[in-house]
Amino acid sequence: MSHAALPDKPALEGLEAKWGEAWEAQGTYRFDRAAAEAAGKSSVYAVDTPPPTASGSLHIGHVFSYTHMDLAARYQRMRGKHLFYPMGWDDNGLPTERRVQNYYGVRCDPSLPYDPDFTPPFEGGDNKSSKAADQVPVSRRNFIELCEKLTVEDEKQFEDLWRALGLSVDWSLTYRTIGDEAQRAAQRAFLRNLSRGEAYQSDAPTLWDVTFRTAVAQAELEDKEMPGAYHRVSFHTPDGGTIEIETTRPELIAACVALVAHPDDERYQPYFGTTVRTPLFGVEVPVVAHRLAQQDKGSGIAMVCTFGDVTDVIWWRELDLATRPILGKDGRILADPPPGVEGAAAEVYAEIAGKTVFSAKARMVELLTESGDLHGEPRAITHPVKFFEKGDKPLEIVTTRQWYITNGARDEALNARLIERGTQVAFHPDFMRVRYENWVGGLSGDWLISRQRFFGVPIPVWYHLDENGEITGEPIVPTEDQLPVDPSSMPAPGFDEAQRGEPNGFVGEVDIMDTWATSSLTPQIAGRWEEDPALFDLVFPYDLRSQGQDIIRTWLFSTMLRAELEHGTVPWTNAGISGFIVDPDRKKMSKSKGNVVTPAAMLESHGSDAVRYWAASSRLGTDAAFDPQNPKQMKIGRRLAIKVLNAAKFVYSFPAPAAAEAGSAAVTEPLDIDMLATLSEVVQTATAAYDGYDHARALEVTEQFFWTFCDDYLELVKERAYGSQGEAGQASAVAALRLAIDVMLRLFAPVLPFATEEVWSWTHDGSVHTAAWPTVDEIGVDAQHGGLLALVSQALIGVRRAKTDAKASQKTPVTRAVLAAPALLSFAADDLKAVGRIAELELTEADEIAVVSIELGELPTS
RNA sequence: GGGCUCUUAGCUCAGUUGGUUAGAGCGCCACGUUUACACCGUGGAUGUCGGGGGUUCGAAUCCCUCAGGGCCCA
Repeated sequence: MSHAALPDKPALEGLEAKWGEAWEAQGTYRFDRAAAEAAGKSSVYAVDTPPPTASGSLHIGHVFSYTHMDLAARYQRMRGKHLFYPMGWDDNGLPTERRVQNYYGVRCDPSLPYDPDFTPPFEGGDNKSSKAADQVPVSRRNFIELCEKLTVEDEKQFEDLWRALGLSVDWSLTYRTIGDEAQRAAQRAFLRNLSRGEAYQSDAPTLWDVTFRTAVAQAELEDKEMPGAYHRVSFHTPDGGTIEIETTRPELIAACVALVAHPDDERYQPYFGTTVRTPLFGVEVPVVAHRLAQQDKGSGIAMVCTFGDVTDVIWWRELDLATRPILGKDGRILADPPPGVEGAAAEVYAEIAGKTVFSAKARMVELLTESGDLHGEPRAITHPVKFFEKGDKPLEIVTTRQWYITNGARDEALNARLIERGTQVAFHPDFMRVRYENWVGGLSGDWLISRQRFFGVPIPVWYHLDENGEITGEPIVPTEDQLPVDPSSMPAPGFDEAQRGEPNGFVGEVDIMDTWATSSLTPQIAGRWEEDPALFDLVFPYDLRSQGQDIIRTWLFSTMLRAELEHGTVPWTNAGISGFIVDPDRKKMSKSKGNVVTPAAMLESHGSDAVRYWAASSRLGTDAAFDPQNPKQMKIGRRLAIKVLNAAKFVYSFPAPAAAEAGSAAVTEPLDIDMLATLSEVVQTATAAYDGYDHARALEVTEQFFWTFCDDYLELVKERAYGSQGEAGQASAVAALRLAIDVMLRLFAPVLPFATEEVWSWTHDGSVHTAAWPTVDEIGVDAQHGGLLALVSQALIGVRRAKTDAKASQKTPVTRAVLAAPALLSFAADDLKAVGRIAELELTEADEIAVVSIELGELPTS
């Protein structure tokens, strides 16, 4: 044989590096496009891979979910599919900017010129070391260059980790969401949305993060419980009376445009249609009725401001109220008072102008106290406040001009289509579809995609300027063959750069797209949509989207949306949703706990197969407990991988008579046949399980068989395999053992790619990972004596127990034993005698196995 | 407040369309160094299937209800 010799002492150590290199060198996981094209789309299995946030750190949850994806991929590859399995990095967006700011101690100031010789103040800063005030301002281009540099470094580390984990991706198919191809795809998709009327610009109240100074989309919101206080404040009726409202935001009284109460609320019904004057400012505002006003909250009547929260926006829109904004994008009260705040009121307003929300509130409380409009002490409460999920300060609502993409929130037909598409995707587990449907059903506005940031895909439009230098007319768009474009550094088509900002010239859009506006196109990006139509047709729609449950509302939904808008189809036919990792106290694992073990250390100390086993033993959608101090499942996985090495080595160590080369045709002994028949059932079960994306079930059934194989079958036949019962019996045992190992290696291959490949290499030239998934036909036996293996196992346990009870070694010979057993057992009597060292075995027929009597002999002294 | 999900051995989890005595691994206890494996082997003990009610010849499984945990959305 040309294969590697059997090692004396097989070990897991070093297998990751050895086989990682071999797979790369041999192109084991390369997408064979020519073959795929020849065989047609149905021969392709395409995986839409989550591009991890390059600026984040990979944690154990990533390993969990990416392993689940890899299990499906490896199974399909062995089923003969051509795997299209790319990997991307999500490197654009706010997380990268924040990391770059901290790492290099810089911040972006787009007003500065580019400095080609710029070197950052330092490298390697962590999150705490860099305060905004200490950061060196740099030009947009310098800033982006640093982003580029750092993400490339980060991505290298990510790739190393994924390779160590044994992900079978085709590393020649890597993409970056900031790369030119991704930018082209994102801009092209946007332009098509625009031309179809699915993308539009609108002046609207927008959730705004004052720290990052950018607009934020609905999907990025997070409610946090925050302390607040109800302030009881008087509004004045024309007849000199007052209405008391309770508000947590007295600083917004200047922005008040109405009071609102529930239509059924008898206390306030007389006031509907009248007006009141605001305290301090004396602005006349209407008293209106709306069903969203909560009668049991505060005094049952609320002030509507432009804008204090999202309910204000609804009231403002539905009740057609005035607009009186007082809050700027920097989170401070605007310098100039809003419409209606005039004269003496403007002087009051000057007291809070320019202040932060916090200071303005304090000042307002003082002023209200002086005027007698504030009653009693503020009443402390805690209430949910909307935050940007990455932000540290509550979101404000400001009116800005932003870009949106329709998402079904205001379009019932589209909404219905999206729900319908959801039913065309097989979710694993199925109940995860509900999360998608809930999200689609609960959309409250179109998708805000513009961000006032720097490191991202530019929104590819320019604007005409009129003779006064004001923006006018329709946006200028590039042609698709000009993409990607950067309107902030490239002139608009048909213009010269010198005309930028000039009357009758142009300006470029400076906003970039939300990162999800690019990530929602991962199938199109990886499949080279419009750049390589033959490839795209071959892979799209994909077969599998694999991801965590936490990003159903963002990534999964937005990908469905883009595919529906652009292609009128689902982007993939299966969605595998992994659960998340909880610590031993069943709390969600978080970085802030400090005891997080990095995945690299985990792979290093337990071995990749062990870590994969841990992931594989959890079903999709099921949360997994993980205790870094005592990673039980990994230890078990490691033991299994070692056992696979040792068991295989043992099997291959038996001398093989020529007849054994005949494969299953040489298998003539009833016990051997029954073992293989049992294995056939395992193959059937495991195959069905993988077909249903139930890798945990496939692993469980394979593992259970493997241990029976090792503990019982292997022990039973080893004497015969050494040749103690003649050549035919030996050939039968050896052929059966080898066939079983061969099949089991392939069953285990997705979970334990390193150990199985190592063993496979001892007797094969190719990779186990491109070998054919085992089939019942290939095992090729008929179970004529069904249950024999199970029966002998049971008898063997009885004999072992007798020896254990006698505190004797299992080596102890048995001079005579009487077993009651079904007649079937006689077919394996010789093997049972051999393993039990039974000199004389008498069988009496019975329905149940029982050891009737046993006489132990003397252990030979050595 | 709404939706989803979970509750089975000390721990982590299986348990299919309801069907004999509810399983596995870990841990624990005892024994054993047998020519693959001490990162080992063999054997053993361990349950009010969250509580209550119902359907049924029969319920961990189906229905109702209560309690608790988790996630998502308000």
